[in-house]
Amino acid sequence: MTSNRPRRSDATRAAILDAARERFAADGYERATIRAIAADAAIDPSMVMRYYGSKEKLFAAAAHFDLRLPDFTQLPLEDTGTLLARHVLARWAGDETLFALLRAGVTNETAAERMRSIFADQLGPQVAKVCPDPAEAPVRAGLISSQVLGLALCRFVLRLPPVAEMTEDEAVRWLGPTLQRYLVGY
Amino acid sequence: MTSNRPRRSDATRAAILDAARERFAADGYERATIRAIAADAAIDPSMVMRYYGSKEKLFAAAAHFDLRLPDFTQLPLEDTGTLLARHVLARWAGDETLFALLRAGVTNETAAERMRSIFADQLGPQVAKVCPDPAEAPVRAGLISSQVLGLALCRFVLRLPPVAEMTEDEAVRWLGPTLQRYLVGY
DNA sequence: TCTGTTTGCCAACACCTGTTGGCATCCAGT
DNA sequence: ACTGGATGCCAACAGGTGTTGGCAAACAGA
Repeated sequence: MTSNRPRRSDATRAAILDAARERFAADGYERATIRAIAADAAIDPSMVMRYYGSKEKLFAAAAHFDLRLPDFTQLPLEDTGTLLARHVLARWAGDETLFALLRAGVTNETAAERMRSIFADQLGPQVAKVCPDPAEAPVRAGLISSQVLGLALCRFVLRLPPVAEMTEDEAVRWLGPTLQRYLVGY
Repeated sequence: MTSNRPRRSDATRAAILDAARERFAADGYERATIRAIAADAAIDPSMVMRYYGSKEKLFAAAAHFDLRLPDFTQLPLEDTGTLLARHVLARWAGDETLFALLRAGVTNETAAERMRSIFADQLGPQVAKVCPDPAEAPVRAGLISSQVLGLALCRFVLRLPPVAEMTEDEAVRWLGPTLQRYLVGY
């Protein structure tokens, strides 16, 4: 059994996870210290260790992410690229977990593996449903990942001015056709 | 005067820079330690400090990069996207400095600023020469950056299997039309 | 009310970090 | 041959890191 009845420390556990996500997202894996995370959660650093075992395991626990992709087969085929662009950008803005994964994934193998699995297991199957040849789905999903992650990198992490200052609509207008081509074009 | 006559320690200085680039590229900014860099260069850590002052200044000295873009006006306009894709991927493979900038840029502000200036000062002006309205050049250059950096991120850093295993030709075939559209299309 | 477990904090460990100062050694210019 | 600076290494500092063990208080079940 993994699910037990509620414990008295559940609030603390949740506070640690929240603080961890925030710190990992803002500072990356190595600069986010257990002491800082504990301070944010207003508890002692040793509690983090007791409840999560190690920094690495804490990250693994904090970095679960679901893209919540819609079912591509229910979408008008010619708008899929644009809708996908809009969905992903919105999803990105609403949850800092993806920031944490992006910032940490560059130097931490656990984070990189998590990132890979998100785009392989969540995006890949949806792409397979609509692309011309299902055998191409992994490559197409990879290309989509590259454009989406690249925009997030430039917009939120590196803060390239023209990309960072772009409105979300503008970004969607540019990315839409690109993703559409990666989905079903050649 | 910044250029003096050759010093006896020039070889050491160069060895430090080489080792620094390699470590920053492989490990990112915080995990690349001065001690490790010094060990690679087969000298004492204190020499790094004497010759470069601090870790931050060492990075700044090691992370100069020139994209060596061709003159876009000399290229056939309809092939510019593909040629640009090919050039950038080749440039990426031939110099680990860009890796260092990408890995470090995620957590280090100096590296991020350097990255911004590369794509603004080197790519921007070339884009301005060929895009329909020069006022759009920064945005177009930013979009190109996002796709190029995104591919590098997925291919070399996160190692998304389908992107990492793609041949360079295949990557160029996919990116070419995207960059072409970001350059001159709508 | 007694008892065992949970929750929390404190203090400390062992290690690693960037960084500094001192002391030999080598070399170039006279 | 002598001297002053350049080159290099060693040892150490001060501060920060993940992590651990012990002890007090709070709680839950009897």
